[in-house]
Amino acid sequence: MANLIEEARLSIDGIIEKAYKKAVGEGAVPDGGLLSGKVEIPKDTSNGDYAANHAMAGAKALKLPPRAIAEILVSHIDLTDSYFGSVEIAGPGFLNFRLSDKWYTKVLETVQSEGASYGRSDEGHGERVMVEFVSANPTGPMTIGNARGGVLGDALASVLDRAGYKVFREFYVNDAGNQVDLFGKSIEVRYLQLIKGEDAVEFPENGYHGEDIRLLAQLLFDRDGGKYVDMDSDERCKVFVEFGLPYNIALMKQHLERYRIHFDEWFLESSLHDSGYVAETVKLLEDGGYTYEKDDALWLRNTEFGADKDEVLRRGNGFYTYYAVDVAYHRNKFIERGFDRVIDVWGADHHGHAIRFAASMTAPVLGLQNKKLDFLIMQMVRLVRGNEIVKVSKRTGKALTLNDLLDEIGVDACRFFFNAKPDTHLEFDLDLAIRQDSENPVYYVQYAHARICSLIAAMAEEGHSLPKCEAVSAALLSTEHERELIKQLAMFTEEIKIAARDYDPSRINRYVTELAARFHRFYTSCRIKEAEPELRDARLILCDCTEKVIANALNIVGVTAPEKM
RNA sequence: GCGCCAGUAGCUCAGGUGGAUAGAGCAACUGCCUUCUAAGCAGUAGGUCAGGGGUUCGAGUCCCUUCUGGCGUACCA
Repeated sequence: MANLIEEARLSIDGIIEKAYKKAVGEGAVPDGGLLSGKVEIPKDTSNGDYAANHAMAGAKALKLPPRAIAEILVSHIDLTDSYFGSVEIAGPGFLNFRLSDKWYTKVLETVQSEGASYGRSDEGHGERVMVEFVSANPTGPMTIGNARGGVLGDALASVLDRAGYKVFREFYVNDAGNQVDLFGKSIEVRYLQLIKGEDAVEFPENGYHGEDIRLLAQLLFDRDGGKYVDMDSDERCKVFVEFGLPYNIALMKQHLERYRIHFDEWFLESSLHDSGYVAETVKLLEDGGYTYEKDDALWLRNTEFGADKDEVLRRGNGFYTYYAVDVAYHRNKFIERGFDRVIDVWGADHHGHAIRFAASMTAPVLGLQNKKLDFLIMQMVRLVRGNEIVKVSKRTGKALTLNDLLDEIGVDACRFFFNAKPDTHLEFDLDLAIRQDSENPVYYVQYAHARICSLIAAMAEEGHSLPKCEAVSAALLSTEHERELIKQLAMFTEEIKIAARDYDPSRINRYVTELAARFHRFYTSCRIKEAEPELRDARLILCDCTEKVIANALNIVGVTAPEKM
């Protein structure tokens, strides 16, 4: 559970404070109270491994130029037994610290001893978090947009898990409402067309035009023949929905498993209706005085909670709107199931809803005062073919499905590609899809992993099996490439922490790509086989540590770490 | 109109709580395999960080404003 990047950073404050107090005691510098500053990692390593700006920040309070303060501090600093080997003054007054062998050795020891759990921390203190994602309508196959949302939600959940949260993955199944009615109607028409001919029954303009609907109609016909032809339409649609939804849901499960996404729960919207929970929740809002009636409908005074408009909870016909159901559903997550925090991964086409909805959820009667509801809004995937933009829509049936995509470019490339920053539009070029094979940086990372595995295997065959880590000192790993690689290994825990805090799992992609790059550089410049035994052993340990961290990182993203390529 | 997200190299994108000379991949060009995997490495070239103001020791990053693009603003979900 060690985060050595953070430990080293935090220790600098103490080192400087000690030096400052000592200087004050000697009268070398006036007592200006607490000397605070920031410690950061410079982009350019020629400025040290850590840079502290305490001397600049304290210039005003001490009434001394930054560089003068810096010189006094440095002359009083004691680095004995610290993680640092040296400190020097640079630029306008930065104190630049350089890490010591002790620190580098500790990194390797930590990775070795923690192994597959290296990278974990306890930032979350076991807080219970639900991540709800994909939640695609079960009225048709999942699309390329779900490919993005799926990876994002799954990787976010993994990152939160590593950061010490107790994570629950949920898929919300919209198995009720207008979309489902339309779904039933669409199957009905295809079924009747099958029997009476294509022109005998007109297909509804707003129906689901996809081939999958025809398939469902065909399956029904194959099973039961024409026995539904004379049935009452409402009853017939009900039968068709009861056949079609489970079929689609099973298919979604299968495709998501293939995509390496596993949900802890598939939560049915209908269960909220059946149990009366929606009605109960709306009643709560009514009793709280947050509603009014207008045009036969029941409205929520959402503007009272800061939203830009009110919302209909119950229509004139007595049915509840999706809005009311959503409120009930989220109340259920927090109150009935006790999650401390809920994160919904939604597409940008829902962001307006997210803002208004978040406002509604602050209604005191819902009792969510100490709960946290967050949204991860991801921008749309723009599908292009060459220069042409391809419009996707589930209703018109023109969408490229998730499963087709996996056939074409494979799970690893797909997961890596779609784990991109949520708030940028993603362009996906169908013409490039196949070429993703050779272009996708996922292979660059996997190659590094495979290189290490086969190297270690080859060395073992020659009798040089992996040495005990305690017998190795990082002092031997003194070239720039080796040090840079070890520093990147140490960064992993910190990187996960930030990714969890910012809800940005794509950081792991960038992290592991950089790790692979540093390994490739190291591998090219540092020989292992022909090195002196002690150096060879130290480098073998470094390789092994790198292998473990690459595997851990890829595991978060849901990408395999092959042993050979 | 109002709201949310974005605008950084030819293309796709990085640039945590403001820091030192703005980075990577792809594409282009030049080198490196009789030696642990060349799916690799080293190098060259490529920029008015959309435009304009402001805040300060310091702004790609914060504030204001204009422009451009995507999305939203349903008794659909």
